[in-house]
Amino acid sequence: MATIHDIAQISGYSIGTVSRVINNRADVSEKARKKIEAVIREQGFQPNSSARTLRQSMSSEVYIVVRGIANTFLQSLLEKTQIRIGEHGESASVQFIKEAEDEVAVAAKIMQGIKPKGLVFLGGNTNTFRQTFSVFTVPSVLISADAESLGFDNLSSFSTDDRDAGGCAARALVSKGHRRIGILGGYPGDAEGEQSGNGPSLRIRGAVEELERSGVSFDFARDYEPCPFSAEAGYQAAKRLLSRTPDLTAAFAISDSLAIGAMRAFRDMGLHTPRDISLVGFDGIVPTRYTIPRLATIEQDVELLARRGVDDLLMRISCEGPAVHEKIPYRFVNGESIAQPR
Amino acid sequence: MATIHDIAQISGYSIGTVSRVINNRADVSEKARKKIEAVIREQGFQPNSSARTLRQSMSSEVYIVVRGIANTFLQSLLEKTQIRIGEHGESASVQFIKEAEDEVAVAAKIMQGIKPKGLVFLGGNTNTFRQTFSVFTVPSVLISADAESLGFDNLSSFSTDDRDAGGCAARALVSKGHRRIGILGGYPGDAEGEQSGNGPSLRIRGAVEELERSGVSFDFARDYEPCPFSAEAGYQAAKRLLSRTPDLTAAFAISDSLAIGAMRAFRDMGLHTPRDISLVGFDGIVPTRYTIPRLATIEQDVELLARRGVDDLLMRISCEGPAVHEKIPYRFVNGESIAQPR
DNA sequence: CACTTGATTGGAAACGTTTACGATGACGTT
DNA sequence: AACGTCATCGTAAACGTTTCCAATCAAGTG
Repeated sequence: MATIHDIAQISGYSIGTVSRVINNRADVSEKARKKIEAVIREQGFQPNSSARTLRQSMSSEVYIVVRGIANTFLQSLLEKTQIRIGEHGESASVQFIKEAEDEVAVAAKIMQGIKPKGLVFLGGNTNTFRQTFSVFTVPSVLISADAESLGFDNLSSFSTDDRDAGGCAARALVSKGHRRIGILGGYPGDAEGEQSGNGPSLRIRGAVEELERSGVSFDFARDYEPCPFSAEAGYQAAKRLLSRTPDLTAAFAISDSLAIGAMRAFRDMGLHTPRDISLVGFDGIVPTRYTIPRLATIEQDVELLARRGVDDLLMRISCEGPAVHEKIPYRFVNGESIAQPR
Repeated sequence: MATIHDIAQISGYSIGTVSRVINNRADVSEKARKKIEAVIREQGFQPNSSARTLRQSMSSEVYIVVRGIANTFLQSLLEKTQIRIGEHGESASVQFIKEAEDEVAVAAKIMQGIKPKGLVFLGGNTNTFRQTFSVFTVPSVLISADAESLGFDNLSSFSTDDRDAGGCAARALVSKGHRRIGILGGYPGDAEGEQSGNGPSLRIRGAVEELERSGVSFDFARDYEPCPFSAEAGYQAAKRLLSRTPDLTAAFAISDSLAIGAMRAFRDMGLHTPRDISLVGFDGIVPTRYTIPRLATIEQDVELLARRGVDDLLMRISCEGPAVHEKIPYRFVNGESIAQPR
């Protein structure tokens, strides 16, 4: 593997000049640039990123931290994020971390050692995030959760207006005439109305508020079933919910994965969607468009979330601007999973 | 951020000794170790990974290269791979790359700069892989494709016996009495019987061979529709296939994503699965367990693939053993998507 | 012509580690 | 008492860059 030293020797210039060519600075003669570039190409020279990072005490890479590796929505968000970073001509490495709190601390440690030039966080629980984020000093962005209340001035955030969107989901069911509506998913604390900025919690809050506005009664103890974010969890939770409260005519699953599991659970209990029970999901993940029946859902604009997030981050890396917090529009996508109650 | 220098100063030992403690070598007194470890904890010292990598001209990390970011099966494989690496107490970074050939070359460049201590490749087309892999010198493993024919002695591989499994899928349909069977997915070259070690291609070959053995006629021009690996592609391909060859009574989709798209396409054409057309998928991804009807599929043992792959890699990193090539068992999982032809 | 200016370049220090090597002292052996 | 062995530790070089500073030279200016 050729080093900058070899390139200097072969081209007849000093390593300083070669370095200037690599980082294409202005103070290099056209002649030297041409010559050195030729040698670099010919030798297949690739600057050693560790030496660079060490010297500048800052990596030239952005790191993406994904909290919840098996989450389909985050996977899709990650895809778009990677693509957008690529469009800027940058590259990014990815670190997946589990939901557990200590995992977050571990990731924080790693990041301190790596010294990325910027950080993208995808997903995660706002509460635990608050405590661990403080160790970071590089420009960062949190996508798909609102970080405004956290008050870090190097952390932007871009998210769907979950509260509003939760209301929209509820409205989709209420407007069809449903008065007995269940809610599936979320953290255990959500039933107690714990103050948290988490997207999922806000979805629930928004939905419940909409139900109240519409005069539909909702009782957490009876009509609500919290569970983690997976199809299997949705399956189990739906069974629990419906055996406890069999008179429900509709349900709002706060993520599509849950909805997919729930729909299957309904069927296994002999209920057909939407004939016997209506269902609306949240996220707009791809599989949603191919379920039978097609799932109605709140579609987050994953592409725009990723684009705004990445653009903001890279801008702040180069220009030192202030952090911003922005809501990205969502869209209700009707499917075949909502009908009038029988 | 404290450096090894600071730790040395504070603890009253030299940086050499501190370094020895960090890398827990034997030639350090118990007293020194205790003292230095205390200071490290107290200062929250985190060794600079770039300096380490630079000095040892080798990163302490394993890199995972995933070829095809939106592929659900690979996402699941990635999840298990990450988990297994974590179980070994190691950590890994992930690089996603697009399918295009030049992307692979780009990734190769990056990896040369980063100097990982090991490389895990997930997915990818064996043919283009052959040409770009040669630049790598570190121990590597290819999971979910067979690299035996490539003949690199630093590259192990662990994969499902796709040819056998393809036969199994075909048998599941034939044994129910189907004689008009279509195949969905794969690379355009597959119809010409191009010699390639790709898993998907082998699945098709195995299925066709099984059909021939059973005396079922199969004509690539009529009964086969290649397409990329996504639900949308499966949806489109299924429509093309069935409008061209409406007398099919069953189909084998060489990945579950394709099958999910295909099932929806059938429905949109007025066909019910399995009443009007049977379907079998491949991979055993999670959503498959929640479709309505539940999809019959060939389930790859993702967990074992990941485990064997990671274990082999880490073993070879520390012990310098020979590369191995191993087939991991698969399992036919029956669902509700196969019935007798009408 | 002496001097300033600007463009271009080379030299060397620095980034934070690891590690080969040598030094020190304690201890046992002859 | 002289010596060898062993455990422990400090010193300094090295890894491959970037960047500050100084040096050189050409060209313009008074």
